[in-house]
Amino acid sequence: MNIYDIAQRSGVSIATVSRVLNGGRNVSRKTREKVLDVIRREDYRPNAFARGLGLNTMRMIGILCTDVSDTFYARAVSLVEGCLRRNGFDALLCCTGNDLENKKKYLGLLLGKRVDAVVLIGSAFKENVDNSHIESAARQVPVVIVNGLVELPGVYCVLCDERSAVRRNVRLLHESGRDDILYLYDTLTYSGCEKIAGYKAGLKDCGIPFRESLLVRVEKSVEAAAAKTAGLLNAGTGFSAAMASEDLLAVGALKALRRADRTAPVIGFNNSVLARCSSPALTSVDNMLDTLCPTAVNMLTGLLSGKSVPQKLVLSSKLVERETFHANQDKQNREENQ
Amino acid sequence: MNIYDIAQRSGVSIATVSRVLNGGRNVSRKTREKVLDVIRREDYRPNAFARGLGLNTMRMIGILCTDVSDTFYARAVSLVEGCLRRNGFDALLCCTGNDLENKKKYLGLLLGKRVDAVVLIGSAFKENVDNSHIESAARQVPVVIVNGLVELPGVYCVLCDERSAVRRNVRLLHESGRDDILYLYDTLTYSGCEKIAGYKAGLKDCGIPFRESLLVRVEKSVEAAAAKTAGLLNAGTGFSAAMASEDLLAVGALKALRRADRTAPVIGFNNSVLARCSSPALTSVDNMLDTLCPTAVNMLTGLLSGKSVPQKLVLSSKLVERETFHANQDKQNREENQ
DNA sequence: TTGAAAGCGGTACCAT
DNA sequence: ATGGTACCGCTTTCAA
Repeated sequence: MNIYDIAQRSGVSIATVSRVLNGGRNVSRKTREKVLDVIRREDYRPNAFARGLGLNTMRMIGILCTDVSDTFYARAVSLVEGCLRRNGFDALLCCTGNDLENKKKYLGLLLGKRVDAVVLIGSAFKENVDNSHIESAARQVPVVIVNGLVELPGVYCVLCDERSAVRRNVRLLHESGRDDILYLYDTLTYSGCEKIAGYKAGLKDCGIPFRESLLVRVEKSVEAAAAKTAGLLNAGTGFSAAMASEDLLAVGALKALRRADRTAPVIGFNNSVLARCSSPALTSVDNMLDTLCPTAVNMLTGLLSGKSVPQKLVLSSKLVERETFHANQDKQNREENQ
Repeated sequence: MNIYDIAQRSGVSIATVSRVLNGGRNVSRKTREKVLDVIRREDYRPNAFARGLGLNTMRMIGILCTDVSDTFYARAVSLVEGCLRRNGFDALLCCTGNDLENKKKYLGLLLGKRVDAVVLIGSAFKENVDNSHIESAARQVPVVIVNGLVELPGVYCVLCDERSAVRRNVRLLHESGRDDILYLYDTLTYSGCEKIAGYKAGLKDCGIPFRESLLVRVEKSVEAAAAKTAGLLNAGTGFSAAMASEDLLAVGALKALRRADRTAPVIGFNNSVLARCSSPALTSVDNMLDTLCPTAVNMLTGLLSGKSVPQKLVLSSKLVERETFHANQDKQNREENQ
């Protein structure tokens, strides 16, 4: 069933059917009704490929993501997909893992499918890495990055100031009397590097000397984080507070502390469901995904409709206090003890 | 840049370029090289829409999912997407939420994009619900359901025997001396109903009378589950063990128990990251997503290549024992105490 | 308001 | 081995 069939059955030309289909103004009420009747009767749907060929778009946006099974990325994908759909776009999802070659390959596949734009989520852009694939993608379609930064023409970034977030956390911990702050991280994405920079900046702010042994890289798993933290505790590497680049690792640290029957403030990152599920509930940094994602999609639709939008948009984060650390309370406690 | 440009620049016809592009056998080595040179030089990529129009496929599969931000569905989507890609398909992701009208609308949108098939993940198929949209979708393309059951022509289901899983859990708890078993659930999806049936069957097996007050529906959140469980504890509604339709709720129950300074076996469902993050780590039912998803994709590719595949494939689950319940140990303890 | 016809960019069949 | 060409199904311009 194609547009010719519909035209024939309604006794009009395909041009008229097309007009009806696309809400064209110049169709008489009678003709429109007649055509719509046939369309409904035959349950006709225009062929999206033919449409795409003519219009050079199928209104699809590629979402490139390292791993949707990660709770943080999953939430980002969910939000982005929802916003896109509300704007009449479909989402072509593509998970790359952390391998750069895969990222390149899959970005190519996405472009090959002629997506209108690409949204990059949590892709591991280490500093000084080869971003040529992103550069060349941006020459073809708008590229929007959620929570990452690549400063290239045609690449638009919406991100949260995570460096400041960690920096502030260090200060808060310092003010509550904790200077030996463990920091756990996993990957050196742009975001990952920023957080570490914030950690170091925070220490400097507070006049705390940086200790290599407290900046610890671990595999991305609760168990690994717990094991590493337990190792530190056993080795007597003292720390009086812990932070992590993401909730998962913070939960691991928390487990190790509890097992060692010790307690210390712990601050996670991402304010994910894990923070709420953890016992005690994890204080965590909300990096504003709920705002970041709609903003990113707005940018994208703006770009596609030819509007000019800022290349970089930075939001500030928010510390969500739960059981593992209360800034004011801890501070207060300390002052009372003095 | 299109196939005509490439043909012209390489001094051949578009037919030959097409052959080169599609690995056709009948091209001389020399010609092929020449054409490939031009293609590389111009960084030419064939237009996917034109290709789609001619072949009537763009090798895209629609994934319909209630909510990717849910850890369980996220993992399913991740697995399915990966398998699809390995089979040369792209995934068009579409999250519907729980609203039936949305499901219908979005399934229509997906079909409108002319996907080759549809994978349904965790869609809430309550029993006796209107599945006409699935039925009509199945008339157009193969429909594969992961962890759900709709018995209609053209609809293929890959699922885990969750009823038996819960039934067995009840028996294990009974054998460890617990007969007052709380069961928390949220939605009445097919899966949700099966689990409840398993709960009741398990009770019957063990000769435990069913108590309405122990079968509790809660909103899907840790806090809600914790609050409800705490309420039961306060009200003196005794229970000596808890189970839940998913880890999130089990974690909530666990929190309430801990806060009330009580302890009891708890068994979750889905064996998600939450189970490993929880303290104490949650014993949970693995419903075999790692097997279910590849199996579903295999079915799908089989169907698309005209093979005949079973309409229904059921896997058995696996209880992953962690800290909140050890079947044998608890049983042993009890026997020793006797 | 309506229709005819020219693309859009491929694939594949049929000659040569 | 290569080329010519019909065809896929729609949008859009131009004429009527």
